[in-house]
Amino acid sequence: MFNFGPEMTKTPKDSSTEEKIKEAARRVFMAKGFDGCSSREIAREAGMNVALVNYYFRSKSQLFQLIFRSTLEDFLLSMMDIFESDMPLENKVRIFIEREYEFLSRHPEMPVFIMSEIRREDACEINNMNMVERIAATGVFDEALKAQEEGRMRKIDIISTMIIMMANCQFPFLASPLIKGMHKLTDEQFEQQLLLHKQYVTEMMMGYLFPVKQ
Amino acid sequence: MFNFGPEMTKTPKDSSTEEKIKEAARRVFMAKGFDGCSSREIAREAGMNVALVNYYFRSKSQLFQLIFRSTLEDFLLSMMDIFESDMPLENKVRIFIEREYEFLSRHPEMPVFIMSEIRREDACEINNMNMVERIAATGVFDEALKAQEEGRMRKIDIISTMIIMMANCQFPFLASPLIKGMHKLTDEQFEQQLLLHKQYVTEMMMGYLFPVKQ
DNA sequence: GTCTATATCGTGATAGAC
DNA sequence: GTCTATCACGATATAGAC
Repeated sequence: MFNFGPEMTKTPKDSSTEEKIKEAARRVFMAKGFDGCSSREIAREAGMNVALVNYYFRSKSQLFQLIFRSTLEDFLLSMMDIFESDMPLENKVRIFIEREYEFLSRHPEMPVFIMSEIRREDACEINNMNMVERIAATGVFDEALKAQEEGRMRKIDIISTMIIMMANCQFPFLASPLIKGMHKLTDEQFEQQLLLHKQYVTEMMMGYLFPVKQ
Repeated sequence: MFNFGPEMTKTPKDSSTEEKIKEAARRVFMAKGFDGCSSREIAREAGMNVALVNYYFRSKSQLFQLIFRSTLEDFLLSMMDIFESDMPLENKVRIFIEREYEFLSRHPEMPVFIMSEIRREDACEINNMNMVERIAATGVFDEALKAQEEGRMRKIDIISTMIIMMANCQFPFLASPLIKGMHKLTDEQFEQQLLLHKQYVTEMMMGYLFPVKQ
């Protein structure tokens, strides 16, 4: 047989029981929330049984913490990767919006999962993730400060700027059932509306953050 | 004794057992969601016992439907009342933002309650509430169309306009634990940030929706 | 590692006394 | 209307066979 290195003694990630349970848990937790599902349901979704869930993760709560933490990490990374490139700040913001819509279209349930489950005490690990510090490390905040000093960018504190950008990208996904219900939109109509909305908020935020001189 | 009219044969709303349970249910459902609490917990919060909850409301699910529906109604009314006055559209939008922040400061958990619980099948009654029709009946959409024809307002479809306004007002409340966690804000710091943010989004939305001529 | 069987508990809902 | 007692069920978690 082949001799794998020590890091390969575990079975490959995709096919292992542990990984199957983790992926099932991700789907089920994301769709129904911690309180809305049972360990048995996760086991069934993974094609396993309850005992295995607790064998690998000790408890439903610990499994949840694992999933929640990694989801928060994905969420953060989706926002960060664009900042590390070396294009002008204006382009970064524009492409941030583009990427964020693209990412959320692939994970439309993620924002509401995070916003509601973050209220659990299981999930108060945000404080240890150094999210802002890691974004700061990309240098994008410094760029913003510089752009503000140079008069290219409006003088707004970084927290407000982040809230504005997150709000206009994430809200349509957070509120999609409400929006569909209020306006009686089909799924296709809603997707069309999303595209339109992305254009408007891009125009609005770019115009506000980077006002043209008169 | 006094002779109350037939509509007064029921005990006064505030003190009746039925009303106490309803108010307790509102608090508990809002804080923990349908799946996150039990009938017994609601009964305890009301100073009653489980049997009474089911005596008055037949089931946890029916009680929830009642609460959810009335919450959605409050939520809608909070957005509507300002539109019925007869001030210029620009002022209506400006004051809408002001009122919305004020309302949500008093009910900060309402947006996340609605956005997450609306996904339940218990709660798919939005379609029967005619929310948009009722807002349309205030005439505010017609005003917007007129303002757009007169060139005072940017030409944006009404759905996108509503999403933009809701997003920038509601998101800070939806995401408050995330924002506090990311930036390590105390409650007081967060409230200060809210005030600041309200000013920015007012400026941003007013500038975008009602651009000044050159 | 994986299974079945089980212990223990809390849930929603109701029956029946008062 | 209000209570206690109870039923039937499903939950989490674990013990122990293989």
